[in-house]
Amino acid sequence: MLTIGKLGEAAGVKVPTIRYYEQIGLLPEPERSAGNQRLYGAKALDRLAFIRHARDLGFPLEAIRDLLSLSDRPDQSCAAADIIATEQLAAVKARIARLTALKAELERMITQCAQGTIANCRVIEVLSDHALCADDHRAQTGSGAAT
Amino acid sequence: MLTIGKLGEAAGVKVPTIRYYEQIGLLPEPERSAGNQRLYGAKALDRLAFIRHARDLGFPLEAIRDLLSLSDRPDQSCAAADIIATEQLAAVKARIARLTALKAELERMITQCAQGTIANCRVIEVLSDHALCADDHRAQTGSGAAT
DNA sequence: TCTTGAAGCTATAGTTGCTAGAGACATTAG
DNA sequence: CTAATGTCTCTAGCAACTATAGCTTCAAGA
Repeated sequence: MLTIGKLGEAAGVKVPTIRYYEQIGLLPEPERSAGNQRLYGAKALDRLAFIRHARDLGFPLEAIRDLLSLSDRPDQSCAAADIIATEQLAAVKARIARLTALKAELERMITQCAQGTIANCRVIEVLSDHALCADDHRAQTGSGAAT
Repeated sequence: MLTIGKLGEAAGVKVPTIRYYEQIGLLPEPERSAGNQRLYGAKALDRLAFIRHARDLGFPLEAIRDLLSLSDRPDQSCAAADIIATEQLAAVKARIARLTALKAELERMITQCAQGTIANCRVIEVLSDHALCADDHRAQTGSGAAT
């Protein structure tokens, strides 16, 4: 049995975060010791590691909640999990594309910036010019979406 | 002169967001019409476009604030802007690596998930297994850091 | 056995970057 | 002139935590 601190250490999650996950129902309420302290088993560690990794990879908590609910009922079809994964894949691809473009811009900025003053440096210029950006944001003006 | 709505439309930013940026000091207080409505010129549009793009690219508002303060004093050395850009470049590279790993996992999940039930699907498994992940989070267990 | 310091408990409030609503005034198209 | 839209301020809410306060429990050493 692990205390909350040990669990957090093992999964790479901070203690208050674990309590937060419990509070919002992502983790079940664990056993308690005689002195009212939380005690976790191996299952809890798996579940927390799952959450941690999914978070790292950009899944919002709601998607994680869905995935966990699927894993809690493993007799169901995989289709639902597949849909979630597919949606996330699209988001991930888009993010990679964006970031790759940014990387190029930043590298260019840094190279051009190497000497001289801001007056002849393009850092700001590059970032205020619509023409130089991936500009996929033109399309999605209305929605926050993405996350 | 643009009203706040037109400005938002031109820059791809929602109206309340513009007011929020003004509130936190990223945008200067604009002129007002006789009826107290905000009126913006071309400069404001540039500045807002800059913020929008930098946000799109993952710069936190504080970094943007720094960059803007630099652009407000263009006679200075470019070194400071360079440092900010270099820091961001490192962060961007790390994110790309993470996301690329995720992409591989998701693709694998989806392929394996194509038929069958969750019982023989690895969606959950893949994400709870430490061995299969990029595991850079093992190292940074203690600190939020990383910006 | 006692004690001391770390770790745990609950509860509340703060963070970032917005977004949404209420209720009132301004502007503009017909 | 009127009606519809846009804008104004202000407050509250969202996700996903993080930090603080003030207390209790636990493990280990003297």
